[in-house]
Amino acid sequence: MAERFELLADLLEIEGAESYRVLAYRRAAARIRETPTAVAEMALEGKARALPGVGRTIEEKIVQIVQDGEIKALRDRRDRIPSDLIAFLRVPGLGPKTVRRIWQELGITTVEGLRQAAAEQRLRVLTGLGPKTEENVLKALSVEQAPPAPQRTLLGKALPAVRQLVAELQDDAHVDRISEAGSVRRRKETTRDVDLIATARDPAGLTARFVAHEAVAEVAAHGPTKATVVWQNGLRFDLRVVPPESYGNLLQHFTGSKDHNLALREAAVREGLSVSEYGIVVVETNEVITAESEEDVYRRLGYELIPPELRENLGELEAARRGELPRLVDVDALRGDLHMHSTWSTDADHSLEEMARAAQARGYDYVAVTDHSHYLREDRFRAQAEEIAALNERLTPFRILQGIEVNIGLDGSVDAPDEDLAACDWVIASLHRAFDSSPNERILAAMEHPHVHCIGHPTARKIGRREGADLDLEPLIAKALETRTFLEINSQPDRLDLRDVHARAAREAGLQLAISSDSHRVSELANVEYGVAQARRAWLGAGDVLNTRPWREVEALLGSGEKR
DNA sequence: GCCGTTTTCGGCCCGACTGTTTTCAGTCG
Repeated sequence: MAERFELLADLLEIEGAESYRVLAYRRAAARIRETPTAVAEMALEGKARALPGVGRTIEEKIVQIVQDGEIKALRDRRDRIPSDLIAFLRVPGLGPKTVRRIWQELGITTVEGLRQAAAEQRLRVLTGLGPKTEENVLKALSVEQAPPAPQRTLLGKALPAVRQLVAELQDDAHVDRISEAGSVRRRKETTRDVDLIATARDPAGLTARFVAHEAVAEVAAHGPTKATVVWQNGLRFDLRVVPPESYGNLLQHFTGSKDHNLALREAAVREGLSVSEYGIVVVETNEVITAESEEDVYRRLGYELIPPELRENLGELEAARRGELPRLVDVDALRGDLHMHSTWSTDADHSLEEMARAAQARGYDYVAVTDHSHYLREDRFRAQAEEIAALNERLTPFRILQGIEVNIGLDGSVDAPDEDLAACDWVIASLHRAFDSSPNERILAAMEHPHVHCIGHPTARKIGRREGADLDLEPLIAKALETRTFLEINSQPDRLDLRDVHARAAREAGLQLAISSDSHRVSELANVEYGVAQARRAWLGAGDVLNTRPWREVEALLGSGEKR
């Protein structure tokens, strides 16, 4: 649905529609994408317009999608406008106005036609287009045909990279203060480019130093206060520099998100204030208020400080206005890890003892070792139990819980004997195959199992590689509450499953979640940082996270009787 | 197209960089 509205926005833009109408469709698309409940059902009941950015017209168009399979306005325009024009928009530097002129004035309607026109220097006959534009078109279209479109970068790769670059530039003589910003600072699961901001006495000197970094493969833009580079490893970095007194304004501006800032500024305009990265201007008096910290920016605009992870215009501004933001969970609050593997699973690198000692060194009180069921057949299950018992005697008061990760079969059954499951402290059931075959029903059945405590990586997605199961979260959350089963936020950088909006829906329903590393080696225990980030984006406080509790309390939550 | 502690009409965030042009429109974030 969101994709259709985005396509409609693109086509309207090429047609030359008024920009705010286009913006309205884009906002609606974003809202639909971030709404965890079924928007189609809401629209049929006439309730979709309760969503911010969805009004009467867009609600009607949602109903058209449900009832007719397509939006009439979209079908009409698809007939009129050549489909390749959408691809033109993806060429850097070509926007809707230029694409429209290339189409209407030069009669070009295909990607190949565009490439040829650029090669034959026919684009420059249009005023405003010149040799450089033709060069950009040729470059974009030849690149596009070789490797696939540039992938978004996982947080697990972008965050360490930006931290290292910040540390490097921190020591540079030009730099006053420097920080990560943008979607990495908001800890989004993937990023398109990595943003940095800095203050400096000599901004031009700093951007020059930035584009001259040894790892830079390409300089995409370079001005005195702003530069964009592409590194040899494919990462795109953006640096923006302002004077020291505006550090708070700049950090706030460049952390985003765009939607958050848009809403923040619209609200400010209504109060006679104009907000930019340089400061807050009182329109009436032209007084400029600069802020050295983000907290000052938010306070001056009437909000409490909003943690970066919440800045998506999904209710945080209203909550901050009322002083009702949640106190978000942080990594230090975790008392244990409820999903990890040892060399009892052949896809893992470290022994039970190595994993346990590493967890203890992180300050945990307990871990559940949850090796895969197919590696613990027959007497291997008992042998592992003996090893755990022996280790527990030596490591006390640290505790290794005996766990297992079982597969959810096609019929919703799990693949380990009941007597083994009954002997476990903690049982995770996960989908590992056939994600398209009734995933909802299979998970619901697994939750009904008397010995299953948690559903691991519920959708089984792999970011950038596999969509994962198309789950209907509402009944799953309801069943989880009913059966005292928990859901996991899996911290592997390419899983982060449940994702933010789903985890938020679970929290709002009153369900606690486990933040687990799913480590297969010692180094991966630290991945819980990414799971915690996802939890923070989902508005979770420490109380919403199962493994912030001592094991004794977790155990009590598993219910009396059959789930024990 | 959406929305309302100035409005049911008339607004709608703000600034940097590029490529082109002689002062700016378009694009981008």
